[in-house]
Amino acid sequence: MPRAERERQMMDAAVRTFGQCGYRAASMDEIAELAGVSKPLVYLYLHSKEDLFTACIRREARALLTAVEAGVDPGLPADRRLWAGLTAFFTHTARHPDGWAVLHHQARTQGEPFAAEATKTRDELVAYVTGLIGPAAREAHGSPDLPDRDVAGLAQALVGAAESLAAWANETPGVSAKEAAATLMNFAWTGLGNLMDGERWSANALR
Amino acid sequence: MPRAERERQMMDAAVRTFGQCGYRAASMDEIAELAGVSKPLVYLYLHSKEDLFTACIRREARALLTAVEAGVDPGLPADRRLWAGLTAFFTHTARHPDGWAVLHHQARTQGEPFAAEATKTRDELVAYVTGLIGPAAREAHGSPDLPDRDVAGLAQALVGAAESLAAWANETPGVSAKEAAATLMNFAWTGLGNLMDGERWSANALR
Amino acid sequence: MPRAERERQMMDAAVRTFGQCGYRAASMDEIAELAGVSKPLVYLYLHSKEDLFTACIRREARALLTAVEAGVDPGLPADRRLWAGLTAFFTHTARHPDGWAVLHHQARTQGEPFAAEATKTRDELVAYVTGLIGPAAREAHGSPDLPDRDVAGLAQALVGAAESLAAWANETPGVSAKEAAATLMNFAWTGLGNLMDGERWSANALR
Amino acid sequence: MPRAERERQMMDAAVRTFGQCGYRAASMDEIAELAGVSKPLVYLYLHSKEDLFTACIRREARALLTAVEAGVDPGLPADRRLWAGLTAFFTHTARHPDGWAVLHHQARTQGEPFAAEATKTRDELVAYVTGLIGPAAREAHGSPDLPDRDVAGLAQALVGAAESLAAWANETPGVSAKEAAATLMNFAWTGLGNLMDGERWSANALR
DNA sequence: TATGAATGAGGATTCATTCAT
DNA sequence: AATGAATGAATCCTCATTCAT
Repeated sequence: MPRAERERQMMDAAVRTFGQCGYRAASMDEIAELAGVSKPLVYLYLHSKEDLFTACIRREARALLTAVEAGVDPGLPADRRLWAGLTAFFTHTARHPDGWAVLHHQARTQGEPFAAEATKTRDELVAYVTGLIGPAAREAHGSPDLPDRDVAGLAQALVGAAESLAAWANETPGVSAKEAAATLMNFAWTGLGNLMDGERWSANALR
Repeated sequence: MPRAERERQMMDAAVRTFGQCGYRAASMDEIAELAGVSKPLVYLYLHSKEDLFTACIRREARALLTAVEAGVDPGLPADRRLWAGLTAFFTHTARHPDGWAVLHHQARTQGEPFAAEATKTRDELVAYVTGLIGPAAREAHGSPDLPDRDVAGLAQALVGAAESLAAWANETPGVSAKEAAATLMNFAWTGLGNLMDGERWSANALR
Repeated sequence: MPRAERERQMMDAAVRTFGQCGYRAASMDEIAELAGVSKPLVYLYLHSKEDLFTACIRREARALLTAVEAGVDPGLPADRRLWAGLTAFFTHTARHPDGWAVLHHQARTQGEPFAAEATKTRDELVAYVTGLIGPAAREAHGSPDLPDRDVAGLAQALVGAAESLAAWANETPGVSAKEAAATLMNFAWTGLGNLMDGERWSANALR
Repeated sequence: MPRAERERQMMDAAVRTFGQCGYRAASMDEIAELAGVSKPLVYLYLHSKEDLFTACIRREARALLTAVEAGVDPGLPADRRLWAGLTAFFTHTARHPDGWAVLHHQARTQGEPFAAEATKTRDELVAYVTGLIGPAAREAHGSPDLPDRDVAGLAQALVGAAESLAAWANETPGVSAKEAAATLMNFAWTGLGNLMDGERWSANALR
């Protein structure tokens, strides 16, 4: 069997095991067995547990980002792009729960160097979302008065909400990717829309 | 030294260690040393690593929920209550980053029985938030036409966004609890406000 | 509470625990708890686990030997003396299963110095039995031609059979001490050979 | 080195260690060192201390039963069969004192599940002996009036006596297997009663 | 007389990793 | 390309024992 194929098998097994057990609890024995190969072969191809985990994070990160980007037609208006991106996101995470668990749960809880790797992916997502909603807001108004930092915070919140909803959608039977995306659009877009129209909730307004 | 105090010391050390290293990577040796006691004493008082971790989760969960509830004056209107709750939440998580890590990151990635414990806390939070935003929305309209499931989804998304922002606020220097709360209010309340007014973003509206 | 009484309580607890768990598996914690006292008190009175176990062996050995001797009237003929001794033996072991377990099972399997202590008891029993059957045989014949070594072997076998039957009688419901003694008399006194020829030793024949 | 051979080495070391120290006092370290391997290898092949001990009990039980059965020619008359069986028994226990200690002493004092395993062996032995002496007695008389329970008790006593004599023979220098067997035959076959009347069972009388 | 607090030492078990083939 | 054999190092946990009171 050619090396590339074998490597894929091993990574599949690793993602599944890491996703379900976590980095420390997963054992190389388990992974090798699930992959149907001997342990020395895993080491021959993937060098160490650390390397293997890193490779898993990278592969799943790439797959997620690719899926989101592939789901979005750059020619569409901002809200439809966001809708498409969210749908792609929820669809992918629903289809690859172990990969998503590796990225979202496991990588972030193992300290450096893994958390950094996961953060990189998240930052790419946030940047992508910022690119979606930031310019849109400004273009829509011709006004650049929405500070970058606010946009960054909003993108963070949006991505965070999306991550959280992904878990919710995966765990709640009968919640489809589309439904999760719609929930988030309801939540985010009406808010964003008004934000773009100049509305701003303010603690001061309370008094 | 009296037992109660020693136990507190041990739990502090445990929360710190579990929060930074994760359940598996944390070693009882490390915890005992950080607590300034011998390992057998840790076992005498807290029985096992599993029990210790569970005790940490419970203590931190109780502390967080208490902090949020204490920060909210039930006599205020809904938006101010939400604002107060979010501020209390971000303040607490900023002050107890290890406790928050235990709850949010570590407990949820260790499978049962820990995930269940963390989920319980989260569910309490979500229920609390649902209690804040659900009735408010209906009262505001005199109309009970906002389905429970939508409210649940919104509360999920809101808590998820808050959790995500907590990490962002902790990691980004210069972002205060108040600022994080404001960002989320901007994001959430304007959206919710409009939602309460009957607006609803819809994929169908796109065409 | 006076010291002697406390010591007895502790030894009772120790015999029970050692008898049921064995020397190594029994823990001082368990013994102290069963005795209803704190561990330091056990150490104050009985010094160490080793000392405690030795004390148990000695106490139970003395009790068994005393019971057997007390059951035998030295004025009777040999077969009746043997019958009485066996009955006393089986009665005592049935009444004190934990003490018997300590002597027969636990002490002998812990290597020196405990095995030696148990062997001493056994040797006293064998000597006692030798004293019962050896002279009797010679007197019966007026002939001293039964070598000492043979008698010793026979006494060994008899004691071994008795020990073995004690376990059997304890474990088999409905087997009384008398029945066990009768079985052994059948076996030992009459001999299988004669048994096959229809002879049967009987307790009733004694009167 | 092939696995089978390594396993045998480990079991040899384990039988020796368990036989001399007992189950609890024996340490896996000690066993591994005596076997000349590292501890993880012991675990890889034999899984746990419990499994290892059970495997030892089973191996030694099988060896003993096989030795006894191999020593008996089924075509011989009952007394010669008993003599042969006893000789084989004492020869085997003398040659494998540690195996015998594991079976007779250690396994029986460790509670379930080990005691059950040892009891199984003992029951097989008792059944075998019952098969030797029971039918013989009845055939010799043409009368089936010897109750089963009596035969069972006799077989118990005989096996118990044999077990006890095995220890005696092992510990007393100059007592051979044949001598131990002869003592027991004297005791069992002829009976003390007849022995006192001058009868003596003798191996030479067989021819 | 009696104990709450505390520990040094040791034991079972697991795991990432390598070597010889 | 692939593996059976093997281990150093660490981890969880227990226990006999003591000290200050």
